[in-house]
Amino acid sequence: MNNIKRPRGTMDILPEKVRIWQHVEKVTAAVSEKYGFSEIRFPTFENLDLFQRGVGDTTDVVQKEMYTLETKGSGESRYALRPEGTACIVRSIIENGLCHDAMPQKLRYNINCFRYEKPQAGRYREFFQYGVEMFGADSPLADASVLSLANEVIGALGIKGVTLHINSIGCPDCRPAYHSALKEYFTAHKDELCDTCRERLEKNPLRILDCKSPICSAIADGAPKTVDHLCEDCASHMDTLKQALNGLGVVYTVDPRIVRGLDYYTKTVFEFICPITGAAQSTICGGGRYDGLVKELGGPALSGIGFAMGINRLIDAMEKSGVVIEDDNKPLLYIASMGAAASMRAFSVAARFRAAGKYAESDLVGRSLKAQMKYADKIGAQYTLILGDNELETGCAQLKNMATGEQTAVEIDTFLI
RNA sequence: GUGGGUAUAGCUCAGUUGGUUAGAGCGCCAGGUUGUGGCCCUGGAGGUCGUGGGUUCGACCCCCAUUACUCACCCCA
Repeated sequence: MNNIKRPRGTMDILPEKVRIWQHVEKVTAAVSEKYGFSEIRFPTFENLDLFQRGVGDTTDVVQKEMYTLETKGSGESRYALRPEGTACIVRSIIENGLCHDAMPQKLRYNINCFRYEKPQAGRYREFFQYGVEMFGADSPLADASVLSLANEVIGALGIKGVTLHINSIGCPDCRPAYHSALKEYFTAHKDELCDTCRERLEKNPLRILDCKSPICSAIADGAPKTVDHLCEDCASHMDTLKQALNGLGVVYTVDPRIVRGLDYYTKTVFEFICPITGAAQSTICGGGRYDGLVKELGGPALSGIGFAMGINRLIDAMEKSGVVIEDDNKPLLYIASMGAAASMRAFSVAARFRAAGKYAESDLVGRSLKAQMKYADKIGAQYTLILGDNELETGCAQLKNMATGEQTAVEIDTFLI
């Protein structure tokens, strides 16, 4: 009989690892709060249409990576496990009227997402994202503020060697012209491109820019750059953003290869890349502006900008940066005991300590005294108390400081540390 | 979806040209005399060698299939 195993691409997070996860949750929350981003929570699954319209019908995420569910009953509508958070939040602010509140509206989230992909380093079928979204702020300073937040989070987590790559992919006004310029350029090199890129030429020439094939990427080096084809509005947006980042001291490089694979992006797009993870998935944070999305999903014409970070990738990068999170939940006191009566007394001393808000343990498995001492040492107890027949008679016992070995006499039923 | 690698104890791994009782370290448990941790020593538990076939007198080892894990492509966090 085979044991049941966890589904492919999912993970168990064991107690030892949970420490670092909680740390990341704490840090991301604290830094976000400084920038005024409030937490929002929303369903794990949504109507399939939301992602088709929001993320984009032609993207891989929607086309082949979504977990869809048949609804019970009518079977008319279908659900999908969320593959990302942005579309969900946009749906939520429209549905709950948050887009009529004072702007900007600033929200953050910490969610699990699902994508049906072949798992590999830094990529899972159920994965976790921390992200923020800011709505109703058209100014490039909003972009700068979001980037600054991301930068600060990464720094606060102790991740080293990260570089910020930014680009502008323009808006519906200037993109068509750029697309045709790109297409023209790549068509001239059509025979040299790899198979997938030849397909992309028709479908989405933008994506050729971030092809990993050495040949394609060499060709892409000479391709027209988005930044040279921006309309007045997009160009000045980019300029102001750069100024603001310079002013903040946030280091970045303008990288024409950053294009992003989700349909909703406009103008600013960016990635924080951490090469020390060594994995092919070295993008630990990705995001950008999406000025058309709220309207696309039935809301008012409201601009938006945000990013998401893959928590797994963050943690991987932290570990590779040498960050260690200690287990700080060590017992203050371990009460060792010999015999049934002493064991019961130890149990009540532990209860008394907990009632006083302190972490105490007593023997629950019937170990020998020596084994109890070993166990106390193993779990990191600061103090131990030993209870036997003598102590029960006198009501006094020796309290031992495990670090120094010093012992002091205490009254069993009244002492506190 | 495509391709490469791996699969032996809870963990990290050995296992000699296929030869009979499958090993180590760590961890766990118990001891090292009568009531005390960290170091050291001794002992113990724990594996149908991923699964199913095949070759062979004989398979952890060779062959085929299958599954899982892993890495890369695609795409993304």
